[in-house]
This record gives sequence, C-alpha cells and structure tokens, in this order.
Amino acid sequence: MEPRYDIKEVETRISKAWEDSGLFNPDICIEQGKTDADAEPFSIVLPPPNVTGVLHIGHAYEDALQDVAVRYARMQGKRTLWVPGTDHAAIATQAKVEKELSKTEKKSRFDLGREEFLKRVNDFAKASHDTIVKQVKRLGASLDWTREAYTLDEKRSKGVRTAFKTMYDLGLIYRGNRIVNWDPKGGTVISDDEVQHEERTATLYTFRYDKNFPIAVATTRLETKFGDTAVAVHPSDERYKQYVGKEYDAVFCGEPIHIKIIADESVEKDFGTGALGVTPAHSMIDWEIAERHKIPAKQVIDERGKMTVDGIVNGKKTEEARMLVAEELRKNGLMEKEEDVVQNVSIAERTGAIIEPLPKLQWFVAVDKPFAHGSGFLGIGTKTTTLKKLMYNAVASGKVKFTSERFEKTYFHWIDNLRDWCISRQIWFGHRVPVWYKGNEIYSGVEAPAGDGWEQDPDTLDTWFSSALWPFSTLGWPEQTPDLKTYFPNSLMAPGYEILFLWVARMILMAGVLLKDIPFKTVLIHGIVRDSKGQKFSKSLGNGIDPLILADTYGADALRMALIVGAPVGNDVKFDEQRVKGYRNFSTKIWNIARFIHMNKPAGSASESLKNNEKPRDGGEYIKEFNTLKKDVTAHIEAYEYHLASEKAYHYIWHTLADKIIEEQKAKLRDGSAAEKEAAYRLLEHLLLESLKMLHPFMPFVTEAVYQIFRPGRMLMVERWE
RNA sequence: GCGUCCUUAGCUCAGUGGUAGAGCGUCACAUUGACAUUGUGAAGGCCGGAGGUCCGAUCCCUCCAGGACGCACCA
Repeated sequence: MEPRYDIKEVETRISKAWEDSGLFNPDICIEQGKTDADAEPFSIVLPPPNVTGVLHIGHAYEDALQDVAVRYARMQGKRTLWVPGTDHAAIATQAKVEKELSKTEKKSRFDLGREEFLKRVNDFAKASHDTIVKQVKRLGASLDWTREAYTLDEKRSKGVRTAFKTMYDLGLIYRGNRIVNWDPKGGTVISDDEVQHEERTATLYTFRYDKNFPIAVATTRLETKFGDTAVAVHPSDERYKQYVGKEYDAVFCGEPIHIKIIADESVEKDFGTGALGVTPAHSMIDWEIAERHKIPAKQVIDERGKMTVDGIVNGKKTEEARMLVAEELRKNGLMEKEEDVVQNVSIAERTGAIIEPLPKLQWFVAVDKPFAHGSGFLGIGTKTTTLKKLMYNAVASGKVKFTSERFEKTYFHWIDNLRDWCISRQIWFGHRVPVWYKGNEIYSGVEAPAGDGWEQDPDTLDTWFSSALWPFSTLGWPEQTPDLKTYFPNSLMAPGYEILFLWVARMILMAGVLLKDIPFKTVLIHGIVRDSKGQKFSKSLGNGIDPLILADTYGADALRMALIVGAPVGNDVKFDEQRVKGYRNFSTKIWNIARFIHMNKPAGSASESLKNNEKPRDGGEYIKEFNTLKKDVTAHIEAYEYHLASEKAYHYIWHTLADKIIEEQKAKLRDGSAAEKEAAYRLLEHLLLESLKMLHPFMPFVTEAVYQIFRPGRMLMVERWE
C-alpha cells in the first residue's frame, strides 16, 4: 500500500470504478447477481438542483444524506434506485439570464424576442446542468445516471400537460380574475408561497376622504385610497352603527369616489380609528372583504407600479403619489394623525421587489373545491373530496411519514391557511400553459388542437407545478412504465424544511389527484447548512463555500462526515471547515490502520483462505463487541439518526480498533509464533473489513479503496450489510 | 396574534427518568512510530431560571426569561 493516503487519486479512481461497474443502476445489479430480481425495491428521487449555476454546500449535505440511505439500502440487498435530475427553475433561471443580458448587452428580453431569449436561457441552463452533474458525481452520490431527468425535457413536459389537462377536466384548474401577488420587478405574478415578509417602518396616516365624510380611516398606503369602494367597521362598534349600510359620494384629492359603509368581523375596533378603508384591488384582505359584501373593485395602480387615476397623481409612481396625497390632505386639513408603525412588507422571494397586489386574470388550482375522486384512497371515501383534504389525509393517516413530527404540525397549519394556488406566470422560460384560444372558444389538451386560428396562452406555469410531478414523472408517468410499477411510491424523499410547502405538499397533492396514491412513504426533512456564525450561506454575504474545493482539499468523505456527524437530520447544521479537516485526518487514520494490518499479513498460503470472509477463530470477545456496535449503528441508520450512527462508527474505528485492539495485538504480530501471527492478523483483518462495511454509507471512497486492496476484484458498495 | 424549535464544557453540538458526552480548542507528558502526526492524561458543567410529578429530573409537566424560525397580519 502507498504510505500516504492520496485523497484525490483515490477518490477519482474509485468514482470511475463505480461508474464503470454500472452498479448504480439496479437493473445491472440484478444482471450481475448482486441483487435478487424479486428483492424489495428502495426508491428515491433526487430533489432536482436548479440549473441556475453551481452547487453549494447545502446540496452537498442533501446529497450526502440521501446517499447514506441509498448505499445502506443497496448493501441490504434491496433493489435500489436513486434517480437524478435537474430543475429548470423557471423564474430563477430566467431572472439570472436577464440580469446578465442587461449587464453585458444592455438589452431586455423584449429586445431579443421570445424565441431568441429562450435560446439564450436554454444555453445557460445546459452549461449550468453540466457543471452541476459533474459536481454531484464528485461527491460520491450513487445515482443512476441512465435515468436522468430534467423538469423541462420532453417526457416531463408531456407529464405537465397531462397533469394540467386532467385537473382542468376535473374542474381543479380554473381561470379567474382575482387579486394576485404582482412582482413589478420580475414582471410576473407569483404564488403566496413565493412571497416573504420583511419588517419595515412606515407612516400610518389617519385622515378623511373629504370634509363631508363622517368617518376617518387609517392607512399606510395613501395612494391606494383612490381605489377605495367601502369603509368597513366592526359589527358591534357602537360608534359607527348608525352609518352601516349607507353610501356616500366623496371627492378624494380631486377624484370622485363612491363609498359604502359595511360591517365586517375582520375589522379590529382598537386599531386606528376602528374603521378600515376597503381597497379591493390593492389589498388581499380587502379583496376578501369586498367579495363577502359584493363590493366592486377599482384598480388605480398598473403593472409598472404607476398610478392610473387622473388628477395630481396621474402617472406617478406609488411612493411619490403617497407623498403628494399626504401633502394635499394636510393642505386641506383632512389629515388627523401621522405616526410611525412597524409593519410587514411583502417581498418577492426571487427579485426582492415589493409585492403590488393587483387583480389579474390568471390560472389557479382550486384547493377547496370538491371533486369526484372515485377511489377509497386514504379513507376519503369514494365520492368527492378536496385537494386540501387529500393533502391533509395523506399525512394524518400515517401513510406519508415525516421523520420529525414537528414538521407535521407545520404542514397541517399551512394547509389550514392555504388559498388557491396561482400557477400562471408572465415569464417565458418554462412550461407554456397548455390552453389554446380561438375567439371565445377555449381548449385544453395534451397536444395543440387541430385546425387553424388557435392561439396558445402566452403564460408559463409555476416551476413548482412541474416539480410537483417529480416523484412519478421521473419514473416515466404518464406512461405506465415498468419503473413506475416497481418504484412508485418512492420509499424516501429528502427535502429541506424550507420547501415543505412549496414542494412536499404539492407532490402529495399531485400524486393524490393524478395517481390516487401517496408519492413517497417517508419524508426525511433536513435543516439548512449555516456558516460557523449561524448565518445562511448566501452570495450577498459572501460566505459561500464551494463544496468541490473542500472535496479536493479534504476529500468528499471528510466533507460528508463533517456535514452529517453532530447534528440530527432535522436540525440546522453549523458548518466549520475545521471539522472537515478533522475527518480528513480520520481518512488518513483509516488508511494507516489498513496499511499496518496489510504490512503484517503473513506470507504463505494460509492467508488465502481469508478470501472467503471466514470468521477468525480468536478474539471472540472483540467480535462480539463489534457485533453489538454494528447492531446499534444499524438501529440508528434505520431511525435516520445518521449523526449517531456515523459518530459511533467513527469512534469505534479510531478509539477501539486502532487505539486498543491493534495496540494489544502488536506484540503478537511482532514476536508471536507463526500461528499467533496468523490469528492476530485474521482478527484485525476481519474487524477492519467489517468496520469498512459499516462506515461505507458515510465515507464511501476510502472504505471502498481499502476494501479492494484486501479483497481485489470485489466491490464494497454491493457487499451485504448483515 | 397563532404555532414550532432552541438554551448542556471556552467554541460547535450530541444525549439520557438512575454518578454528564463527542469533536474542536486549551494544558501536561510521551512519541518519528502503521499515522502530513499520533498516543496517554488533565483542566473545564448547579444541563437558562422558578415551581411541580417521581424514591430519583438535565430529561416529563407548568410558568418565566432570552434567542431563532414558520404562518397570519394592524388596514
């Protein structure tokens, strides 16, 4: 053996050996007799990384976790499939290319036109994809690349169109004019789950529309008040009871408005004046109030964030309009109070723009609408159900298990508050809405309708719509493929908790409607990798670390260990480069343990019998000790307590096998009789190889490399976990 | 407002109804050895605070304080 553990040489060589063997593909495992054809399947699909650039350390962590599960399953002899793929990440990818385009060529996507722009995005996505694949492979992930998928490839696109059409026919997808989250910077609508909140200070103005109006109202968004169509008060508020039901014509900053006074439970008596100016077109809440009371909506802000009313604010941006209105109110003695308040502002997740709620004609998924389900799935009954109920019951029934119960609570809470899911986007990169129009005719189908004059909807679908199909689109759905039959539902899914709603819930939804089944049995929800100060890794903070550089410096094995040991899977991981270094030392330690044992291999034919993995005759108590530990480690892996399993394996190899057992056997190896030397060697070799097997899911490279030195021609990754 | 989680060694964090654990760091000693080092040992803790249940609580329950996060939102 080489005196030094050459990380890069070994990891590169082993990577290639695995790839050449084809054993990441379960079909080849069966062909070669490594797996029984009727073995229990174990399937998992890689949460597809976005083709927006490169992998970060969070991906390395997520892949490591899954690879532990996959390698363990494979070693158990299961028919193991881990499907790789990437996500086109519609809005994120488009935004990235647009930014680049504007920087280097000073052009917008409209300057290029849809076709040329999409070509650019696809080129970028392709380059990004290639980088990502290389990175994932480097980290030792045992994915079956022969089955690679892309959310925007031909098969997945057909799946998307089929899903849309099916749900459209069920009445679960509808087109409606409703208030939506408009991202003025991205120029598109986004869903509730893509909106984030940020605390900001704002001025709360208390004012009257005009001198004759009987009630003062409070708002932070004065400029929207041109769109007020009602004033709402609490039904039990004695102060305003006399006005409820009355209607007023008023003049607000020179513009006529018509206000109806209504009573609604949602109004808080103690806030502001206890009266709420209702602006249905520019506030989610107000929209809902207006719906309840059949109050009309009046839009006063356009998609560019500019005022559309006549008079002093015409054409102005919202912030400027607000100042103008405030000034006008003060001038006319209508402003009663101005105070600073802290409020939460809605921000678009991808572009950082402040959300402008606007009424727009968009496509939605109806989550509360009863539909004919026609199966007894999840004990829902055979008649009708709603998507909310489907999502709820999948988890409540225990069919889908979350590894941490606390996430189930979060999940249920989210469902309770869920509104219809807006799925159309005004961007170009993505799945085009599979709907065609001709005059008043509307057609939804998997393919375009025959005949002339049909115009396809210009919008694209929320990227999460295609991601939601991932557990089965990757297996060939809507075709009834053998893979789908064997590997669906997936055994496991390993997403981060930050996409519990965006993704996990939607997969459950889609599988429930389209396949009348759960998408996966177990959800292993993991935390976020943070830096040593506890901050998220992000470009703006400049604290990003390239996992590949770490892998090249310390080894992918060491990186994996540093991420897995020390934090339970559901918790956040605090990442510290020092720890990677520590596990690099551990790799070296393993190499040296092996080298020492290898050097002490007795010459002659006796050792040839070792090839058959015979148990050594001596050292029974050591073997017993090992077996107890192995059982313990196995139990931890089964319970997804990878942090404990890996730590115990680590501790055993270093501080029991190396520090105690090898030290104790040294004398015999040096001075013993031939028989004693043989016995000592057999014992050490046995314990080493068994230890490598136990550690393999966590540190696949060094364990495989050493194993093959002792067992040439064999492959540790398909040895049996007993 | 509703909800979840966290508080354990200098740091980062595990863990358990029965005398407190790891890694890193620190200190002392040993060592060129299978070991780009390693080994042996040491120091270091009222397990956030107060109650309760229990023979016994760091662990279970209640409350409090501090911190993180999710959802909803005050217009």
